[in-house]
Amino acid sequence: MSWTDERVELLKKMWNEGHSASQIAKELGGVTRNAVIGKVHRLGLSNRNAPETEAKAEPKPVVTPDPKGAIEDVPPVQTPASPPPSAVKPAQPKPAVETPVVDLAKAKAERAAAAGTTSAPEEQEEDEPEVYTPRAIIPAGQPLPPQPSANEIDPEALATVREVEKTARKLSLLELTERTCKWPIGDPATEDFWFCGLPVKAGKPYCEAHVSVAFQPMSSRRDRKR
DNA sequence: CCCTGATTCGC
DNA sequence: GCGAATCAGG
Repeated sequence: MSWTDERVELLKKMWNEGHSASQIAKELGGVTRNAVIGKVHRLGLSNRNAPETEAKAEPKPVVTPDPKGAIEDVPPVQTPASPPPSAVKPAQPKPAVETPVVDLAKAKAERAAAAGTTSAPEEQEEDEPEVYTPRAIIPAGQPLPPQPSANEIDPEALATVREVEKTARKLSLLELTERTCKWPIGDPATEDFWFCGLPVKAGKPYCEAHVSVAFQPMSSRRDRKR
């Protein structure tokens, strides 16, 4: 493949829209992210038309010339201290989901009942031999994350999910990628919170198990008993 | 490990 | 001009 005008244009567009080099390469096809990056540089738009997120190198400290004395060091130097006006999104407070409380006991029972169908729980946490683990106690405060309500999903799927969650990678928000399951587990208000992180089902934001509880056909959702 | 962009350098 | 290999970083 070569850099036709069309391709270059798409490259420019995507790059300026903030897509990563690999994403662009994927979109274009026939090229690697290296090729994209190389082209980006040759086109001289490595700066990605982003006004500025954080000035790192101070262009000119504008230090007083100091007429006579030797200017050995330009010590303190105040930092730019530029308040990023653009960044920061107000963190949408979710519409206070209620009823998220999952009946763990019930789930457990169901899991037991469904035993045999699911994989054998042979996993064993390798870390934390037997250390004193001061698990943060959930302060029964704000609404829990949108955990599936036990009585709203297929018991079988639920059981599977509970099982799968045992092997979750427990990733932090920053560790999520396009290929990691983004299903939240635990309470965001505590340390006891992480994301599933298992490999996603192609094209979906969640792993197989979580996709099954996240996406339900309307038919099965309708008239579910409370 | 996954990923990011930056740079180098032979082609 | 091109992009694989490499580097530096998260």
